[in-house]
Amino acid sequence: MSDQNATDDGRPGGSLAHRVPDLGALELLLAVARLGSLGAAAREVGITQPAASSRIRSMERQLGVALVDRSPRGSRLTDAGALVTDWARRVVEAAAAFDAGARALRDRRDSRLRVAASMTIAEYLLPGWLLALHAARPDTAVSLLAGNSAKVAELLLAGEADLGFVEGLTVPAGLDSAVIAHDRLIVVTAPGHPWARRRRPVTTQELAATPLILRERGSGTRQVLDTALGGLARPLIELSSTTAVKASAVSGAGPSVLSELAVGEELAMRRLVGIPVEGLSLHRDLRAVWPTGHRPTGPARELLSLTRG
Amino acid sequence: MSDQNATDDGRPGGSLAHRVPDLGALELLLAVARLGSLGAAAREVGITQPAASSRIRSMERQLGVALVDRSPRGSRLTDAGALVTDWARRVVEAAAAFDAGARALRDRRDSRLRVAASMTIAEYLLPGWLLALHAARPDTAVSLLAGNSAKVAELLLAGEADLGFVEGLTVPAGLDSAVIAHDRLIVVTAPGHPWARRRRPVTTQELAATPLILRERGSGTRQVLDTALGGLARPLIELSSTTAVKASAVSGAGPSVLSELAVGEELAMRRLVGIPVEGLSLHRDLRAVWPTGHRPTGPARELLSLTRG
DNA sequence: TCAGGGCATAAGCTGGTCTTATGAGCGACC
DNA sequence: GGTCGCTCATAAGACCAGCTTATGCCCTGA
Repeated sequence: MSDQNATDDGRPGGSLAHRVPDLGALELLLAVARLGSLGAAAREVGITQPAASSRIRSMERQLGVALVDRSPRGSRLTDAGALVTDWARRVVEAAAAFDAGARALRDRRDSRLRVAASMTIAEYLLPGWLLALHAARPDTAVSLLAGNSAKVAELLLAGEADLGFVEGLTVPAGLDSAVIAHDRLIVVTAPGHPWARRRRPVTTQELAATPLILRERGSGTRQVLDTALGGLARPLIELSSTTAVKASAVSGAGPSVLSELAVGEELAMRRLVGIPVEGLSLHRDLRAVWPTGHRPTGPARELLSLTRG
Repeated sequence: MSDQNATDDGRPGGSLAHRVPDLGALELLLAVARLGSLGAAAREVGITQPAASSRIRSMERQLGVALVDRSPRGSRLTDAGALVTDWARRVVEAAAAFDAGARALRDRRDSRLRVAASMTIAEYLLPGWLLALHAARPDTAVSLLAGNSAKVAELLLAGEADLGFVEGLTVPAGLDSAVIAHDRLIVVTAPGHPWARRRRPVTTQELAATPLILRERGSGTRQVLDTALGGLARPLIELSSTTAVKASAVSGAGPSVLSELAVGEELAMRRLVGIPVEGLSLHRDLRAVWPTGHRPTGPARELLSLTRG
């Protein structure tokens, strides 16, 4: 049980969970950074001071880095501690988004705002919106149902959802809509791919002629791409989830075309590289939708206003 | 100990750590999603099948949502499970970045590549680069030292670092450099601010006339802004860390000007809104630097090539 | 019909994290 | 100068989550 298990996505052995402090410890660290005292941080997260002291200490031992300078009149972060705290904040924020999403997924019934959203939006945008809504109206219980555009329309028309979100080129019949954001499809490759190194943009013709890793025909993403290329997209592999497509692209199987929402993280981490394409606008609107005539009111209106730039 | 502690950044009470499964559970869920079987996932993360079964079950109980469909010939994610898994992936990725950073911070000496970086780069970009480097060259031990531009230059010239990264308008004397990326400063406000609602862009004059939440004079960010405005930036508050500035802006204290690197997450979560500004280019280069004449070789060259688009 | 892979359950162990109780350093204030 | 109030550290014991091993049932394919 040393580190004989290297996962196939290239991470080091020994499982992250054994090398990264747990969420409670990271939250405690953030509280210490903000409040300048172990005891005050302990009170905030609802534990005793000795527990906080011990937890911070074991986190320092685990990371092998001194994080806080203790003194009889308080504790301040070391330089390394400040850096670690910033990294920790990202983990905690991702966890908060997870929590907001999971909460909405759980509270299926009896919630004041029932949202139906397409997968891409539910995956990448909704948790953030829910966090913002929660910050503005802490007592609004939200429930979430995810599906494709047709399913969203069905739920709205059956009165089983109050507000919907869809991406795509058309608005389902019977629904009014408002554009809330724009999404762009991006051509991406692994950093090792020849396209990642060339200087001039790829041409539309080249893109149409190159086999690509794609979602299945009929998916929103594929639809936009096919339309933009004139139905010519040539699949290298067809996969049924955005995640699978990304994984395949990251592993270097070939170029892919994905929503900028989906690849933001990968681009930042340089697991994927965006390839400029000449003269091609792979653009789609993200829309909020509701039954014709029933303008959103109350919490639905609140959420809607949060989503508009 | 119910939920009488609402933290001042608006998160719900009861501590995330009690509502979000720990990293080990999330990793396990990702493995189940990828491998399609609890047993196989258990083997991958190095535990027994009953442990995996129990852990997934307790995660489902905790979240109140069924995540996997078990069958005598394997397990598949439910629809909700797929969504949860995608959210979980973000948490795990943030944790992986944390780990990569912490690792580099620990291995001060005896590492094959010693990197010195300015705070902004160390905070936002370096963990991703380190992950990419680790994927490409798993056995390269990297150490990290963070400081301002002068400190980076000093470390490089003293031979205590092999490669540096700085942001700012000038390159320290004695160093060669290559531009690896561009950073833009963005004017941001909380979503409730009047600027977030207006249609026409803010003018340079308006910006110069408005008190802003800013880093202290002398910081890289402030330097670029002052230069762009002609030394006119008017501070509403001056704070000494990017984090503090962000927190203040999010809480609605006023408009701020921050690196797009720093506010990416906040923009996505809609805790902040980007405000277009007319006729102002708040642009700065991010550079890799090394002692004049000593072109990076070996691991340093490898890392450098990963950072260039 | 039997082997094998899948999952679930039960019993027992271990380790990490909490608590309470206490001590010790430093500063402010009467 | 004592005393209060804040800080953090240490020690001893309770508790619980998660692990392991052992076992059984279900389904499929040879």
